[in-house]
Amino acid sequence: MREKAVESRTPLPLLPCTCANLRRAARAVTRLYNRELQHDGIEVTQFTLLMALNLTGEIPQGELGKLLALDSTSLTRMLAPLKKRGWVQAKEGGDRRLRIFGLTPAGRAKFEQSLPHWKRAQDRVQKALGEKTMARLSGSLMEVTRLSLPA
Amino acid sequence: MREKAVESRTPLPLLPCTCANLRRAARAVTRLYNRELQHDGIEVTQFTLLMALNLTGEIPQGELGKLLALDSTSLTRMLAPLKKRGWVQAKEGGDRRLRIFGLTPAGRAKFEQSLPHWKRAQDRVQKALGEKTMARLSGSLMEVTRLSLPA
DNA sequence: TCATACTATATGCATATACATCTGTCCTTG
DNA sequence: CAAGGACAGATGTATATGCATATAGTATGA
Repeated sequence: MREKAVESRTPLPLLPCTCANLRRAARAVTRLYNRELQHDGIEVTQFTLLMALNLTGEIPQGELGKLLALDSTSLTRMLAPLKKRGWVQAKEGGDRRLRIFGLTPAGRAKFEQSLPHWKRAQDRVQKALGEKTMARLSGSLMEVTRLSLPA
Repeated sequence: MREKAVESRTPLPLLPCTCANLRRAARAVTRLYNRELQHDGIEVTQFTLLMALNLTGEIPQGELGKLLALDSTSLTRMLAPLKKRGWVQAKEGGDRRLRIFGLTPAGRAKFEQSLPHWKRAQDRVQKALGEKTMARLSGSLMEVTRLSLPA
């Protein structure tokens, strides 16, 4: 018995709601990335935090929240396990209200260790969509994101 | 003191990870839609279920999950409050394993009542992005979604 | 410098979701 | 038709998030 030449899967209809399409895509793509990352014992959500901190360097919790369009109070809990695992640490600046987060050496190491697996997922998307479409998609995502941010 | 002519907000850097960009956009856009829908006492997640059922008519739970790229077992709980509110009902087909869901009249009414508020959010995105960009975005979202689905 | 308002984060509570596993059905084959 | 496996959905458990509210620290003006 050989492979069906034509994929029989239904064409997955577009929903009339942009929000629903976005959420659906986020769920599906999250699974794709997690399938790759699971070998590292980390999921894309936490990997994203490492990646963001690697990009920004030390940054206050609230700023990190703005960067990721994440409620800053949600970050309190999302960062906790990373702290416990020794991947990030918070230090105090002049303003004692601030939590200034940064990667530890162990965190940087973890990030670099997971990077190739993340890359496999990223490359797969890149290859399937093509560079031009990817660039446009990214641009549009940034645009809707900015547009949706609170005034 | 007059408005600043130029928005001072940082340009919200693009992240190097498509998954992170998608998730960030989904979070932000979800809030935009929820701000509109909150007057209806419904959130976009549940509204999406009503919309989907309105589109498909009666449909087994598993099929609905595929349509929304949602784990079918997650739907068990997401549909529960809608059942409790009398907006959807499950009936049994020939196969007693199946839960075949459909909108009740109350569910259809709720959907129609919320539609204008949903539309405000949808229009806002549409207007900001422009029709062409919207269409391309939707297409790309469908493509990444399909691409990410399990083999 | 105190009262007041504001800011950054923490906590309580709620929803959205995933995956592993259990249970009840159904189907396939000896 | 019984045994074994495939399927659909239910449940246990865990993470991701949001919003409302509580707290601690800062800034401001009388």
